[in-house]
Amino acid sequence: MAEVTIGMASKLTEIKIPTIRYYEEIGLISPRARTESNRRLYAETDLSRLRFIRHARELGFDIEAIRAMINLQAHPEKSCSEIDQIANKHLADVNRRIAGLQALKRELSRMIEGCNCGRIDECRIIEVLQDHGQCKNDHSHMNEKFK
Amino acid sequence: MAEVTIGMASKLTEIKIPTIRYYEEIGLISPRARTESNRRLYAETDLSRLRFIRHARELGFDIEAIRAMINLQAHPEKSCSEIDQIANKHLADVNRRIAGLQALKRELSRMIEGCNCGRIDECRIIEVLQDHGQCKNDHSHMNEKFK
DNA sequence: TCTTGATCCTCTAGTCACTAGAGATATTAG
DNA sequence: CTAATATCTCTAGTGACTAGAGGATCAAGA
Repeated sequence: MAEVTIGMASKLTEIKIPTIRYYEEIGLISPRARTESNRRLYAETDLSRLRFIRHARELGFDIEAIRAMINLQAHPEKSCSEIDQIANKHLADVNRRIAGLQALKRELSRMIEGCNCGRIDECRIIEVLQDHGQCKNDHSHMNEKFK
Repeated sequence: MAEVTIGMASKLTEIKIPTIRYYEEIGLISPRARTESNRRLYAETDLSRLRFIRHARELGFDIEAIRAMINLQAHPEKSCSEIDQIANKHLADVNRRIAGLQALKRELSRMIEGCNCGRIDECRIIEVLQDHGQCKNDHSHMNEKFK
């Protein structure tokens, strides 16, 4: 199969054109072949890497984790335990996020239940938000990831 | 109680100093009283609003939702159904995020289980990430919030 | 062959919700 | 009086893109 332009690569991988260029800029894909008129050309291996990046991003891996995995792929003879570690770390993170969101859901539900849609000056939602003491769940442990 | 400086306000509300200034910049808290030497002074009502903002942020409301709620608080005679609506919209969003993360968790788990930590060139994690076809869960519906 | 429209290029700036740092001034404790 | 701490404003950086300007190139139809 011949090489394709960025527009075609975008269609095939479902990654937007500026995003593909961005991935190149930050070094996730190595400098491309170009046409005489300086247009990027992508081969099947490039598309494959782009799909890898896209799927990993969809699964919530951050760019640095993806970069690490790509670097590891450059040494196929090594053990894949490092990749396994990255995936496990990410799974743990996902589990923490789920737990955080579920606590959040409970609190939101309780807050909404308490609201009988009267006047704002007797609104339970505002009350709860204003007075942290009314909050039964301690989510001070929550970090950015949960929010 | 007397008015306090930004450092004290920061301690009392557990919001970092630059963040308080940022909230002022974007108009979440109205222009402060200042000392003769131009230092910000916060009264109890200001602290109350800061706590409201902090708690709402912790619960994942975005700045615009918080701004809307603050504007509604300025009209305490109105019905609080709008606030209820904001909270319900947010709850629905939280539910979607939980569902997305749970799908993600299933996929990550399956991926990790399949990995027997051999050589990278036979790593199931990389395989799965490279070939979307192997993925049983369709998470194309997932938006940024889930990632 | 000319022209039109689609595609591509690079570069800069904007998004969100902060966070960090520079350099200057002011207050407080000893 | 001095030194340490707290505050001020302003600018720039974060992550992972997204949007737009302004210009070059390509493919297809007249």
